[in-house]
Amino acid sequence: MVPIGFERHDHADCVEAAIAAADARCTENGLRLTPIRRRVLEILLSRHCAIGAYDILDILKSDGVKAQPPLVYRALDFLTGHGFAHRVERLNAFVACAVPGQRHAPVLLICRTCARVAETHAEDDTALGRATRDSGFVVERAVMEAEGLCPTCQENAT
Amino acid sequence: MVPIGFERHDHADCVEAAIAAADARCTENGLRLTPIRRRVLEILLSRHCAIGAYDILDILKSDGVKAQPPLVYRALDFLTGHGFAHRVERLNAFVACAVPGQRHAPVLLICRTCARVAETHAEDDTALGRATRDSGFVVERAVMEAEGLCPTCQENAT
DNA sequence: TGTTATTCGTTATAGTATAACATATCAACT
DNA sequence: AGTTGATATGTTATACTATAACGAATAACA
Repeated sequence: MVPIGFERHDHADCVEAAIAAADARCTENGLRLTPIRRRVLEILLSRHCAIGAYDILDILKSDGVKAQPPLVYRALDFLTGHGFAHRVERLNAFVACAVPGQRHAPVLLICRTCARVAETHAEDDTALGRATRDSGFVVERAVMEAEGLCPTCQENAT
Repeated sequence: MVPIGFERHDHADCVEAAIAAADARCTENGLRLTPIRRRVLEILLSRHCAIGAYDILDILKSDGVKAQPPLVYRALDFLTGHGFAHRVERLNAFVACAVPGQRHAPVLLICRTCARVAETHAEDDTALGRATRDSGFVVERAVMEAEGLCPTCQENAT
């Protein structure tokens, strides 16, 4: 499984496809991808990086929107709640989901140098699976986050 | 692998053993378990729950210490940095390590009802392992956190 | 005992998130 | 089209989490 986010790709396509997918999925499920939610998703998609809520707020303001923190947090709640984005717990920040449209426990690879975040996911992670089975703990939400160096930054460090 | 934290146990023993182990390991490695660091560790050990830095601060104050936030954060930096405690990213809070003395990627099981946190760990987690191998990402630090219901709270919910 | 490194005390401030309530918009039905 | 109930947004204020910066105290060791 190759994680999504570090490799070169046509990013305009990447954004466009994600927005279209989100649109389709919202229509399908009776969700409302309002202008603000859509714009916040666009901002998240614009980079494969975690972006803080207040950075998003600044971008909205520079768009000319008279925005306050709750506006951003509400949009982020919607996006994370419906799987269009993930919260990066390690950074208190957010990143667009790279594989929307399926419930999954995200596995985020966070590069500490370039700040890019790649995503893969675990259908049945063994560590969590074992712990759950043996303990009777019922997992409702799981995240895995690894901090380290992405391939590009390893090369540059050499 | 049964996670540590949910099952019944002699908690006084549990705390005492952990403190003794920390003491020994500090002596061994030339680390200084100063009174404040020791006290913060005791506070963390007192419950198998995540505790916020400011809650710890309040407890220190009620001890009669004239404490400010940096005092607590420094102690927590020491404890997490040397593996005596973990940061619970999901909660912006901290918990004593249940298996100190070995480098490990903690797997935390967080009960959303009783707030207890159990810990197990992953020597070689498959999801992270796969992602790492295939992508060339070098993991320096990894956390796994699952939120859900512990066995006790499941029973009570029934 | 002097020197250096580490830890602690203190003030101030930065960064992240939510409560609460008023207003507006949407969706669906009459 | 008008009413109604649900959902989303605007706005103010505030709570919670974390760190920068700098000086004083203490420990470790030559």
